[in-house]
Amino acid sequence: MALKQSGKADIVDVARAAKVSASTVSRCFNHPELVNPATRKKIERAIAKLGYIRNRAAQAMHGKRSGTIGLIVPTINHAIFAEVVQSFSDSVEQAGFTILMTSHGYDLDREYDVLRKLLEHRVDGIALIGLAHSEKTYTLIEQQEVPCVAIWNHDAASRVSCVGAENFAAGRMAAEHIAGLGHRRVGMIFPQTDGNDRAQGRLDGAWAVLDEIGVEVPEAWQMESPYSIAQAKEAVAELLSSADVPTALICGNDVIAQGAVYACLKLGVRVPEDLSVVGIGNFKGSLEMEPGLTTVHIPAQDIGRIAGEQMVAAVAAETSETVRVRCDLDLIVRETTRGFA
Amino acid sequence: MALKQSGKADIVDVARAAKVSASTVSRCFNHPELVNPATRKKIERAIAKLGYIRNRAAQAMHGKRSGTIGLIVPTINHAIFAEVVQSFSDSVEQAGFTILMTSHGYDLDREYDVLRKLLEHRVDGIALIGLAHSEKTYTLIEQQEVPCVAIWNHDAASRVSCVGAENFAAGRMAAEHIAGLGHRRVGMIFPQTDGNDRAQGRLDGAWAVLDEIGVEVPEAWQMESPYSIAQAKEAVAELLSSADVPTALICGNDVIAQGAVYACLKLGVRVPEDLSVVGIGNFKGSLEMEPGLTTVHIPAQDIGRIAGEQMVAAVAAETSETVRVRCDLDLIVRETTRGFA
DNA sequence: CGGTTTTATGAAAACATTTGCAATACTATT
DNA sequence: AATAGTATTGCAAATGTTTTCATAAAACCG
Repeated sequence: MALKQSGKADIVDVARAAKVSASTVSRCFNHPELVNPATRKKIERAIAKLGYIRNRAAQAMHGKRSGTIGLIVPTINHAIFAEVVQSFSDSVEQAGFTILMTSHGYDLDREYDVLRKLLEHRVDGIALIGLAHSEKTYTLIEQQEVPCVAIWNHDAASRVSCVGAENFAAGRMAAEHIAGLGHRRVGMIFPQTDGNDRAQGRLDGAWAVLDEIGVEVPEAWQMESPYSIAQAKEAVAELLSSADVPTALICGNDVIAQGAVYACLKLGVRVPEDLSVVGIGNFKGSLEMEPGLTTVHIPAQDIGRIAGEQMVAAVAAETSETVRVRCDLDLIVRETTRGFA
Repeated sequence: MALKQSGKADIVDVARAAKVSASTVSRCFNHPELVNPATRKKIERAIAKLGYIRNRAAQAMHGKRSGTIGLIVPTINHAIFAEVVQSFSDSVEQAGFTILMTSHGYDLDREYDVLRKLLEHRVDGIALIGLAHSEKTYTLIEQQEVPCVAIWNHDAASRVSCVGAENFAAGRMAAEHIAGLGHRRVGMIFPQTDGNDRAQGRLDGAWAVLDEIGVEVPEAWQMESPYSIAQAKEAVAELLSSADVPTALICGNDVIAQGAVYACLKLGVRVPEDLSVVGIGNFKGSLEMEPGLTTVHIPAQDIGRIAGEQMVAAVAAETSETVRVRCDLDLIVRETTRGFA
């Protein structure tokens, strides 16, 4: 009986090589204190020799944890998600979990499909971005009783646990800053709000402020732009080329704001002298750009980390109470806004 | 015998509910053409009613595919990886796989550990970034005979399949452009090259050109900066504040280049009149920034997609021949470089 | 209508592991 | 030295699914 060479060794091969039973090898991994140090050494040697790697799938069959956390994001290809995903993943990896990640490209039906897929893999928990999900998605999560945390938004009435900031408040903050500086001719440029509760919340928050103080925004100054510097730059350039131009611009996020500032640079519109620009997010790069972007800081790193901690706690606890953590926002005034007399 | 309500239904529960055997239910998933449409309907109804979700772990035990691809990245929190990861992941998801993703923070020992972990989960394939990995890592991959593709670098002598560009060539291209413009007073700013073969290759390529034409670079003009706009900005600002200043700057990547341009904007150094800046990567944002960044385009999206296709082909084929795909680079001249008389 | 194919289904073995229970060997106590 | 207790190990059952093989029912054909 020849030794198997390539990575096909299983637990009984190891057992044979170490001249013990499979149970003992198993115990060696899961309850090492129960096995004699001498035996353990033999087994470890056999494992190394055969290049044995235990099979998590077989463990998972015993109702044991799979050791994976499912993470569903709209896309990773955005600075902001990259940051939150990174800190979330660091946080859960520290507890020994691995991330199973999928993206759905802002399509809520696809979100449901990938969720099912993650559940097939018996993830120990599910993390989602935002709180806008289809009814099917929510029902499935509840029915499967899998620990779940929504990252990015806070809502006191959320259907699942959540860790994040209030987008409405973020929108308010940006608008209040602009209004407080005396601006009354205000433009807005936001991403599409369908299936994107983050953008929707921010937009509503901004409107709330403007309505309060009776500022009207002409149609032409209400712009929509995807999450893309290029497209935001283009949209804003068009606005700035028209005869009637606002004195301030509220942007749905920092990427759009960055595009707006570039449009100004290109057209020779001075920021902030001619146009004040405020973003939301405080992404990497917003600090360093010239001029430094005034923005509402969303603590992406904290959110990711806390969400991760919350996730492992929920998985460990087996209890399924809904936890909601609100992370604070900060207005960061840099060089792209200034008072309007 | 009460129906189980919550997600604990297994295949025999479904079988019972549909009054068939477990085998038939299984077939219904895996070889639907073999089961009578009427029976299939009954089964589907039972599945829906019980909220059954099949257990991938149990499937994986049968030597079947796990349906997951392991992806190991240094970090996702960088524009450039985000882009390549996104397109890789789209590409393999299209073929029905899910990504198991982990990061190691540029620590090759940790890379080995997470690789083991992915193998425990019986991933069907492994994707890595770059070709610089520890001996242990390579041995493990070979020994386990798991399909593997290295993303980002091309090397004709690579130990595993690879899809990417030649970083040496990228460095050459950037340097040739600068040299071709007549610059002889050249500074360089690159990331640390330990355990980062991408940066190393680019740096070597740039040096090759400079050596050929006999350009010497003073110590003070050879800078190191992490992948951070802020830190690059700072480093370059310091350089520009000294008495002796180069006329051109070769940057190891676009993020560093962006920091360099910002440093110039801040200090009133005109780009490109006073200083030419060239980057490598052509990240999102390099086109739109003002002035537009001259850079070497690395087709991240293509690389990710092709790597994904290569991965699923390798998993399907069972054959383990090493495939190497070289993706072409392009010099993109924008507004940050110009001739030096 | 009897034989032959085809189609549809079930029974049971197999997959790699964990774990409860039982058995054995060893140590301490009296 | 006998007893009780403890430390260590093995056996066998269990986990949820797939698959091979066998069987039964239906369809076809002359």
